[in-house]
Amino acid sequence: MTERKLSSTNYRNQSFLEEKCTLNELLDLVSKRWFTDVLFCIEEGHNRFKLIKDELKYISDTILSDRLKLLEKYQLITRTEFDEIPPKVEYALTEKGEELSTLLDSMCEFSEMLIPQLHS
Amino acid sequence: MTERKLSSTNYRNQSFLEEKCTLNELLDLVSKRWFTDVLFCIEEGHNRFKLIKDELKYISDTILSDRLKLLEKYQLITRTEFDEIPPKVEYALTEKGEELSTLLDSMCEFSEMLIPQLHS
DNA sequence: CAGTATCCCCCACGATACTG
DNA sequence: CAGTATCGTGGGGGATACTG
Repeated sequence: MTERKLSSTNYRNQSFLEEKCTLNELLDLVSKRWFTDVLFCIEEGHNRFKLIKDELKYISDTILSDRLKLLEKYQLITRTEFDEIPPKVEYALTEKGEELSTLLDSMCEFSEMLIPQLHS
Repeated sequence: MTERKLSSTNYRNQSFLEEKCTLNELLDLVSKRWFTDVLFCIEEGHNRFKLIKDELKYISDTILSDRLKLLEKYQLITRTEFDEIPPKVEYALTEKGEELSTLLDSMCEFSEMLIPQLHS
């Protein structure tokens, strides 16, 4: 087993803190509920809190807020605050965000091949 | 937003059951603890229950058993039972399993670019 | 408009014990 | 060797109420 792949295991067990999580950390991130939806939503131009909330109509404020923070923390989106009343904030994908979106598209394609037959 | 991407959202909210989950179902799957580790472990030739358990030394029987079942259910691995005493079972990746492993390699590479700076 | 603060619930995970 | 059965808990997720 390669070191690269082992590292993710070690991280999760806090056995070898020097090693970075990377893959598992990324998977934990993108598998959080609504995470990919918010990402795709911003990619398609819904660039404000309310616009995203309306588009993903069942998402809660709490979760949307959290997911936006995470996306920003990992530098997948930028957050631009305008000094206006009422408040105005705009979100946009970064290059890394675009790259992740592309990767998720591949995953999506694969999943469409893998999953459907199980539900038939 | 494309239908393809929306469908995952709808699935999770059980709003439109006709639509398949696919992406989110796949992400839920691969983000389960130890899932990718077991997949990679089998890919690298550790093809029996005990071999995997020894390689991933902190995994519990319960979880390993569950992950193997899931991998088999999604036809990512095959399970071959030999009629011997003591029992002997061998696991091997399918083509779909290999394909998923390749996809995860891309994700891993991306994660190594994305994550490390956050922990420094 | 763009969020925070609280409280609550459920289930994935894990530890332990057991079996054909 | 290759698992299953059972039980306990921690944290992610969601509903609701509130704020600058």
